[in-house]
Amino acid sequence: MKYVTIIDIARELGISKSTVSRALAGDAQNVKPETMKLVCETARRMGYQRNETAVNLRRQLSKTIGIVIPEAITSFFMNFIQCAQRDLRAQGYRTIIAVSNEDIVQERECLQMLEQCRVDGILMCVCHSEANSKMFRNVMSRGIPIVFFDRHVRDTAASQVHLDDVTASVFMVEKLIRSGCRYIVHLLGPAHIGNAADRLHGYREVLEKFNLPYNPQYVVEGGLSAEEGARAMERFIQTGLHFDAVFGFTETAVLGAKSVLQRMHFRIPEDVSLCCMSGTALCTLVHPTLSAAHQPTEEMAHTATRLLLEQLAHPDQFKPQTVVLPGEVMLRESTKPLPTLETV
Amino acid sequence: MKYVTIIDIARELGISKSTVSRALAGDAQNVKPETMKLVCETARRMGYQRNETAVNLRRQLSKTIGIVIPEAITSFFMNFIQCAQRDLRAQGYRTIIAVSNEDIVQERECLQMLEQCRVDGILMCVCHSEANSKMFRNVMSRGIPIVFFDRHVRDTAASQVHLDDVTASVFMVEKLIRSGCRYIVHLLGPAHIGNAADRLHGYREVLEKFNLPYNPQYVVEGGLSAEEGARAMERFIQTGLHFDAVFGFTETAVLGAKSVLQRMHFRIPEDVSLCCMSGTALCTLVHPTLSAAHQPTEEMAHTATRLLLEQLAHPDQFKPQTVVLPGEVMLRESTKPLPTLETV
DNA sequence: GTGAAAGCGCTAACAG
DNA sequence: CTGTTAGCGCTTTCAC
Repeated sequence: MKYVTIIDIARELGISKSTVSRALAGDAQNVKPETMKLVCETARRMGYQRNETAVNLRRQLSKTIGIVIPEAITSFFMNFIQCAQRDLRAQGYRTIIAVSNEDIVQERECLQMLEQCRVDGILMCVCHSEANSKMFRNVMSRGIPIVFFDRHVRDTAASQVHLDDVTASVFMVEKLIRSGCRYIVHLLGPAHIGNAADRLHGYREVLEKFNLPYNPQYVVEGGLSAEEGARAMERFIQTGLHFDAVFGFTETAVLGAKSVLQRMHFRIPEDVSLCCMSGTALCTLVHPTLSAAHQPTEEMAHTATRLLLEQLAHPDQFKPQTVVLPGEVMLRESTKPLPTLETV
Repeated sequence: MKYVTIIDIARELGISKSTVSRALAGDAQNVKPETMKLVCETARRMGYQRNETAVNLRRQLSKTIGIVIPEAITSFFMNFIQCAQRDLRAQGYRTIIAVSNEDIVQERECLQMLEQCRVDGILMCVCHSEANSKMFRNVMSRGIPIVFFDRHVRDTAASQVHLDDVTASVFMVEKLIRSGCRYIVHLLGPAHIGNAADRLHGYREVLEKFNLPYNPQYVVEGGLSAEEGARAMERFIQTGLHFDAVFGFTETAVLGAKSVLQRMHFRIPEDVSLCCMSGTALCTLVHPTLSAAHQPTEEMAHTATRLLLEQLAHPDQFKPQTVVLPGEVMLRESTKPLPTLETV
């Protein structure tokens, strides 16, 4: 229950705790090499473990970064966190993760919790493009930098990094068409998430390119959860319209749709291709002829942490920056070339 | 940059910081109701946010629980963390997540980091059943309780909670057989993870039950990563033996195997069923006729946190406990009944 | 009921 | 090079 402190070490060696502190900090300028060595050895021998809490209190910072994500089901955020953690730890930062569950109230609670832990900065994927923007501003005005990633945030002075959703969406839908699909249902994301509009935009763009008719009935509100996705799928099926593919905004929603199709005895994947984008990942949930998911998630994580660390290092000369990762990054890893198909 | 402190509030109101502290703590015994109200209102007005760091230093505890997981790709651990976080937050605990990346050295670093953050307790899924057991003992001797989950730990005085791996494995393999598979490759988990042996055991048990021959050539070391899984698959394919299903120890390894099969133009899923267990989840990665994954992960998370919280509350009367969640929990959610099949 | 004072473990400014 | 001192923000005796 009892930890060894620098005072214990000082007493043991008959020197002052300042010297111990300096030695342990590796301050070669101000500590005789032999003292240094002696202190470090004694510390090890006695099993000393620095009390981060005390250091943080004294230093008035926490060397901790908060990461807020909207859900923890999809592997995208997990990957993101892992990459970000690696980058941050390399700079001596710890991380604390908070999940908002796609709920703006919980999102506020997350932020408050992080402030109470006195995090030095925040990486955040919002669950609403504007709902909490006032609170974001408050947090930032207190000197805590925020970098938003993946989902767009309207009207903010913070840095952001997200994907070129239009291009990515174009790529995915084109892939469906080239593999023979013609009647593609789009499970539209909620309007309060900016990316949804862009992905719909990409969807329409491709239809146009291939001279396929755009029928609004094929675009249904798919929500964010598996339940909403399932309901959306059921709603669409009731229209009786023919379809051979589903392109969803969220992986979770598409998973919901999938369960409905299975329950209704659609012979997936022979009949229906299911795919979606999840963060920077293109997910083909079922159809085997579509190549596997591409995840340049690292790029997003690196960029986001870099922006945050830069801001942390030079808070004075900060200028908000919006980095749009090219949608083509996804193409880069595509193993098989797209089958040629005449643009009708 | 500047946070409001209790001293600021005290000054504002012309009272002592002790009273402010008591009022904010809701100590109705020692604070006049009106003072109480006044303080709380002023605090809110001034935007006061309690400095957790200071509280923790003073209280000599952190109200923080560390969670150590071996990887962050699979959704199992994400789900686990989310459930655990919910339970812990309800008791006023924060969580800090550390990933060992299936590496015993990194695992030690994780533990050390958590100790330096003075976590009050640890939930842990080990990456080796015994390698770091000495360190575990050290941590525990310092008064930090550990509860191990999912993966077995040999020779420990800590509480554990894991699945009945034999039964779960039996269920999964039986499912494969009942859906027509006969030649099932088993991507065996590494020997240093106790669960691997149990799952192999289940595999063999089912073969016996259905009077299918057990051929050791169908059992290949599948490792833990996608890369290892891929190599294992390639190795097996080179034997030229016929197979129609793959049952893997880890989801990651099976994902690796899947990529190989796709590259080699196996027509998944028509030809080969792929499945695995991941934590408490049964995953059918491709084959649609097998019902979707069942995730009684919550049960494991609840149990683990309960054990930890109990130990935290009554450290004196602690007795190590091993909870084995029944493998049948997985059957519970199975939607379709298993097709009947004569035991040959 | 309230205030004054001590101190959690550590760092950093200032003397020597 | 080393020691002394003064806090970081908060809780918690102990007086009054």
